[in-house]
Amino acid sequence: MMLSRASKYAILSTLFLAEHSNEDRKISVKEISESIDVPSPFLAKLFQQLVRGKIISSSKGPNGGFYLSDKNKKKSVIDIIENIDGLTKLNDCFLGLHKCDSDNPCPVHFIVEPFKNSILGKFRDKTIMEFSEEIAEKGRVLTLKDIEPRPKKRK
Amino acid sequence: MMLSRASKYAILSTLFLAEHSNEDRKISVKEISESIDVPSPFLAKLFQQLVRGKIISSSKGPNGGFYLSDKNKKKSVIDIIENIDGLTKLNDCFLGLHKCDSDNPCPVHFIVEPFKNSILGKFRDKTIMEFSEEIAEKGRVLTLKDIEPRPKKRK
DNA sequence: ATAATAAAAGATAAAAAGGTCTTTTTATAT
DNA sequence: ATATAAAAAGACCTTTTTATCTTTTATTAT
Repeated sequence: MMLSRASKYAILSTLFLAEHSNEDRKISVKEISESIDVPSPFLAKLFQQLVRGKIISSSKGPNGGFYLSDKNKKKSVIDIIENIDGLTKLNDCFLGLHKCDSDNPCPVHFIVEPFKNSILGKFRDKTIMEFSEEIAEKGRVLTLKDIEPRPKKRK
Repeated sequence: MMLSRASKYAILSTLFLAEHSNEDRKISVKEISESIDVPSPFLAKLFQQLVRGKIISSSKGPNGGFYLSDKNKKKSVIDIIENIDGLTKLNDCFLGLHKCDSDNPCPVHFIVEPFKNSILGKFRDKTIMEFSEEIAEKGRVLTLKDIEPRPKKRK
C-alpha cells in the first residue's frame, strides 16, 4: 500500500511531464518542484535516475529541461516504481516470509495475493500517456500542495 | 503493500503467541525471537508496546513471559498494525496527495481504493484467534527463517 | 529472605530514507 | 567566443527506522 516518497514523487512528476511537456517545451526541475510541491534538490536527484532508466528525457543548457519523448510516454507506472523502489518490495510477502506462495502461504497470503496481482496488472498495462489523457480529460489536480478541491458540480 | 518490519514482526509473533501460549504457558522474548527469527532486543521493545496497547499480555519473573489472554485473542490484525505503524499510512492516498477521495481522486484512486477497503475489511473482521486456528489446522510455518517448504503432498 | 528469572525502561548505535548544497559539464542564444 | 541556463555529479546533512546494550523492577520458587 505504501510506496517510498521517492516513487510517489516520481510518478506524480512523470505524469506532470506527460501533461505539460514535449520535445519543444521542456520543463526545469524548479518549475516542476513548485508545481507539484516537492523539494527541488531531491527531485533533481530522482530525475537523474529516471533519465538513466529511460523513463523521462532531459537536455542541458538554456531552454533545456525535462520532457517525455514519445517512447517515454509508452512506459507504465510499474516502470517508474521498478526504477525507483524496485519491484521486490511490491512483490514480497506481506508479512516478510521468505517462502510464501500458494503452496506455502503466509497467514494472509490468500487475502493479499489477488489484490496485489490485480493492482500490479493495472499499473503494468496502462501507459503513462493513457493516465495523462485521463487526467487532462477529467481536469484533475496533480500536486502535493494542500489545496481545496474545486467545488463539486451540482446539477 | 508494505508494512514496516516492526509491524510484520508484531503480527508474526502475536500469531505465534496465539498458537503456542496461554495463561499457564508463557513464552519469553528469547524463545519467540529464535522461533520466528527476529532480533530479540528489537522484539522486546515491540512487545513492550504491544502490552501497553493491550494486544498481548505479559508477566515478569520466573515462569513469566508473554501470552495472549482470551481478550487478546479477539483482537484483529488491524489492531496490531494500528498499534505499531498507525493506520494513516495504510489509509493515505497511494500517491501521497493530501486530498484524495472519490470527488477528487488521484490518478490511481479508483484502481487502489477497492483493494484497500477489501483488505482492510478482512484484517479488521478476522480475529487473531481465527487466524491462529487456521494456521494450526493447515500446519503452516510461521518464521522468517529461510527454510525449505515441506514437500508438497502428492496424491 | 534470597536467588533466579524475566519483563520494563532507557540510553545508545547503525543503517536507510529523505533532503540539501556545491561544483562540473553541456547546450544554446547572443 | 562568451555568458547563461539548466542538468549531472558528488559530497554532505538530518530524520526515521531498525537494532543493541545496560540497568532497574517485579515475580516466583526455594
